[in-house]
Amino acid sequence: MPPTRRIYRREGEESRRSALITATQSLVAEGGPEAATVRAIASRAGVTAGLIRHYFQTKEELIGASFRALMDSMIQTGADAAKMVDTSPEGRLAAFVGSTLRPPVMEAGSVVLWAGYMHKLRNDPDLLAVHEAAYLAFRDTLQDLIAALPRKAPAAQHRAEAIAINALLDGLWVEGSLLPDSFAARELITIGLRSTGAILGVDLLKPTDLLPEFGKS
Amino acid sequence: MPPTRRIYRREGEESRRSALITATQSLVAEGGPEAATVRAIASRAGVTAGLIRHYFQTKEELIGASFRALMDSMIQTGADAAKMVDTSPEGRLAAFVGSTLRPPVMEAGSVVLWAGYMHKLRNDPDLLAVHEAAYLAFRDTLQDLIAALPRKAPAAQHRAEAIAINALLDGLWVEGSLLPDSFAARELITIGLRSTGAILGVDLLKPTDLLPEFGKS
DNA sequence: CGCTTGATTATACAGTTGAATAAGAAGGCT
DNA sequence: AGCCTTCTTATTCAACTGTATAATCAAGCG
Repeated sequence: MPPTRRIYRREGEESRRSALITATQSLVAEGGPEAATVRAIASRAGVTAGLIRHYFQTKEELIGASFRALMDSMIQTGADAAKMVDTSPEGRLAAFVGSTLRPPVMEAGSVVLWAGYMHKLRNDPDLLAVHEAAYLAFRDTLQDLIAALPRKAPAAQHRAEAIAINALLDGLWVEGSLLPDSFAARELITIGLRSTGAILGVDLLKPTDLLPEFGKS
Repeated sequence: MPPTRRIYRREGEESRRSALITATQSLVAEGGPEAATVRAIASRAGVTAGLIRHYFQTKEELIGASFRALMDSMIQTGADAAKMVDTSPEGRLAAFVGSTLRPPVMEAGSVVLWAGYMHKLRNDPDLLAVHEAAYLAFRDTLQDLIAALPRKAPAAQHRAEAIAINALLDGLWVEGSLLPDSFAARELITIGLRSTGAILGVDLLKPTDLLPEFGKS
C-alpha cells in the first residue's frame, strides 16, 4: 500500500514562523539549547523537520529569531507598565519595577531561556547587538521614569542611577526565578521598591498599595 | 608497521580530575554547553575520551563537578575580600563589592560559564542545591559585613538589605561582563559602591581610595 | 629483576544531529 | 478545467554524540 502521508494544512508564513519560534523557546526553556533540535522543534510546532529550512535558511537563523523575540517581549512588558498615564511619576516607576518582579517576566522559564542563548552572544555579533539594544532600551525606559520624578537631582546622575536600578532588577529577577521558594510572596517586590527608592532618594512604597492590580494584561 | 600508540604518563587522581574539570569549564565558557563534548574535553585535558569515564561515571557527573568548582571559586573570591582584618567595616564591605566587579570574577567567560549550567538546575536537584548553597553563602557573607557596620538599623532589616545588594552586584556583574565596552573603566565599581551605600545609608566611596589595591591575589 | 595492577589508549557501536534533496499536495491564476 | 508556483513531507547522508569494551602500557611492589 502507498505509505500514508501526513495530512496537513497550508498556513500563512507569519503563523508558521511564530509557531516555530514559540516551539524553539519552550524547548530551550525546558531543556536548554541542546534540547532544541530541529526535529524536536518541528514536532512541537506540529510540522516536519524539513519545513524549518523553508522558513529559516539555517538553524542558527531560527535561534537568532527566537532570541530576538524573547528580548522584544521582555522590554515590551516593562514599556507597557511605564506607559500608564493616569498615575504619578512614582506610581509609574513602581509599576515598572513590579512588572519585572512577577510573572510572566519572573519565571524560571524566562531566566533559563535567556541564559540558554547567552554563550551565543560571544561568537555572533548580530545577536550581541540585539542584546545590547534590548538592554539599552530597557535602561532608557528606566531613565525616562527617573527623569520624570519630582526631585532635585542633576540629570548627569540619571545614567548611573538607571544602570544601578537595572542591575538591581536583573539580579532580583534571576534569583527570584531560580529560587522561588527562598522568598516570601511579595518579598522581592517590596525589596525592589525599597531599594530603588533608596538609590533615588524617593519613597516608592507608599503609592503602590494598588500595585497587585498593575501590569495585569 | 604496527600502529604507533600514544605515549602517556600516569598522573595522580587529583591532577587528572582537576584537569578534566578545568577543560570542561573553559569549553563551556567559550562555546556553551554543546561545545563540551567528551572528545573535546579529553583533547583539551591532554587525554583520550575514554579516560573521562574512568574518573567520572558519566558525563553528567563531570558537568556537576565543574559547576561545583565554579561556584566554589566565585564565593571564595568574595570571602577572601571580606576577611581583611586591618580595615574598617566600611572598607571590608567596599573591598567585597569591588572584588565582584573586576576580573577575574567580572569576565565574559565567567558569566557565560555560569549561564551555561543554568538550565541543568531545573532538572537536577543536586545541582540546584549546589547553586542555592553558593547563593546563600555569598549572601551570608554580605549580611555579616552589613551587621558589622556602625549604624542604627534593626537586625531584621539585614536580610532584605543583603538580598538587595546581592541582586545589585549580580546584575552589575552580568551587564559588565557581557557589555564591557558600554561602561567606563571604574564606572561600575563606583556605581556599585554608591548604590550599596544608598541602600544601607552609609558612605562607601570615601574610604575606598585605595581600592585598586584590594583583592589582588 | 619480573609481575601484577590499574591508569590510559584505541576501537566499536547504536543513536542522534543538522542539512540536503526529491517527490507530492494545496491553492491561486487564467 | 488545467497549469504553475509555493508550501510541506519523506527520505537520505555524513558527521558527531555518549557509552561500552578490549587491548596495552606505565609504574610500583615483592
